[in-house]
Amino acid sequence: MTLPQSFYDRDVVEVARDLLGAVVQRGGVALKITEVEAYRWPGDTACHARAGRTARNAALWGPCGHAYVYLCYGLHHLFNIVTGGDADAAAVLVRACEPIRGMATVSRRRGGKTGPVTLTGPGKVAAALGLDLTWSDHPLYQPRGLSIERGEVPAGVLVGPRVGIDYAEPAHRCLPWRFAVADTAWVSQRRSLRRVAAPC
DNA sequence: CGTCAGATGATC
DNA sequence: ATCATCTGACGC
Repeated sequence: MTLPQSFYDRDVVEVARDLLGAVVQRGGVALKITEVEAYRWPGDTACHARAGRTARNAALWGPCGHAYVYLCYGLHHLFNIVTGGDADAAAVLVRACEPIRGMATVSRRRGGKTGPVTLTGPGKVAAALGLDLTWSDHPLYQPRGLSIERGEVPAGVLVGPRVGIDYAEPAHRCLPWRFAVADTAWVSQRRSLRRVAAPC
């Protein structure tokens, strides 16, 4: 069952945690979400919306339940899910997934590399889904194109600080807004994750 | 195990 | 100039 738009109309941190275990679907490829991060503006200088609305981050300010895709370091597309109302700008970054279906397609999109298919790291997730900038703003609450389906709630959850946001204010750098499924191999940067949110 | 630099391009 | 990354190279 596709998650309804109302699922995303809540605080981004709550939605991020609840997205663990959900399944992203595009064509024959299905990936279980195993690691996410929450970003929110106002109140979080790690968020892309910190400098206001721009052409690049327009989807962030749009309706919840839509995708926000952007290019990072000129190389990697990163897949985010917009949450909350139109007044604020918040999104969940999908950092890691466990492949469920469509392994052949995923391998091909990864450049036909041999060996284990690891989807740990946000660039790899978007690549496995074949996403580019044209997918930004795509609604995810309709079972067509790109969508998110309800999945199993994970038994345990890991919490920790977000990755790669050294430019943010110190108070925001250590917010425990990264969540991951416990007891799975499909997590990036495991070292900084704890079962309980670390005090800042 | 760790750290580090290079690739690469839209954005401000 | 900056950047929500990945990979391969090299040192311990």
